[in-house]
Amino acid sequence: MSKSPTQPELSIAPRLDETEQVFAALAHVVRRQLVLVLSHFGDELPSGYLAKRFAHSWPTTTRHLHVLEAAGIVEVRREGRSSFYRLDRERVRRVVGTWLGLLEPVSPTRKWQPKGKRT
Amino acid sequence: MSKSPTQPELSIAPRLDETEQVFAALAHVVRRQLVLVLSHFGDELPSGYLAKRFAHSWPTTTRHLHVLEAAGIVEVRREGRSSFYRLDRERVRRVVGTWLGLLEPVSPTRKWQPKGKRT
DNA sequence: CTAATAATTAGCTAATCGGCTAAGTAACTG
DNA sequence: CAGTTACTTAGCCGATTAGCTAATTATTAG
Repeated sequence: MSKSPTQPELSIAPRLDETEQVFAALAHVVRRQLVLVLSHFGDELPSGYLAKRFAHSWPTTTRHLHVLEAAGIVEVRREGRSSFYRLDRERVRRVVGTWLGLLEPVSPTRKWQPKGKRT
Repeated sequence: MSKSPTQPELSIAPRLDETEQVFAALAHVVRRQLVLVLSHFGDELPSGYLAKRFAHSWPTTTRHLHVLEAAGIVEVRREGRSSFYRLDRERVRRVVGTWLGLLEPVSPTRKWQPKGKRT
């Protein structure tokens, strides 16, 4: 269990469906924006606060928040009349970061070669 | 601000529409898969080679490749009857990586506070 | 020239997405 | 209690997506 607390746990490979949900969720500008707002303007924000920051209707924001929640990107805590949304920064970093890491050309693997020809 | 030359040019901020297109393109499993195949199995791959690796029809692959191309993630070079697709690894890294970087809690910014109450 | 190969384009369709308004629920306020 | 506030749910609808088959284009092979 010797993982440093400061470093994100990138070594735990995300499951395929995690990757699917996270990337799908981040495909929409509004959702990416929500993530950034949550990231910068507080650990926990009520949905009304978030909704007011967009031109579209509140229910539309609710919908987007649901998508983010289903993807595990945010969590909700309900208290009184309010719903407080919190970003799971770690999850985003882990899933997206890991995928990005797969892009690195690890070793010179099998290259495609034209059939027959080539010197 | 000394940037190492080996490090991808993350300092050039992607335009908003670049981010939009790249994230939208990466939202689909097949497209992410195409990117990874291109990343691992060769610098340049003909579309038939790629198409054969999927269960769906070739035109479907063509469509996905178009989306990736429109997002600037891949480039095509046509030669004879073939179309060779090449991955722009740098672009993916730059756009996705930069966005991921925005998640870092830079400084303790304005937090939301409940009106009135709370100790 | 004719046939085969490599790939794209065209066009259809079902499903999902993302917006909206209206209605509903639950908690607080006077 | 009635009214207001905070937010979600329901349900409609137009646009986009992603798949398919069939047709087309262009290059190479015989």
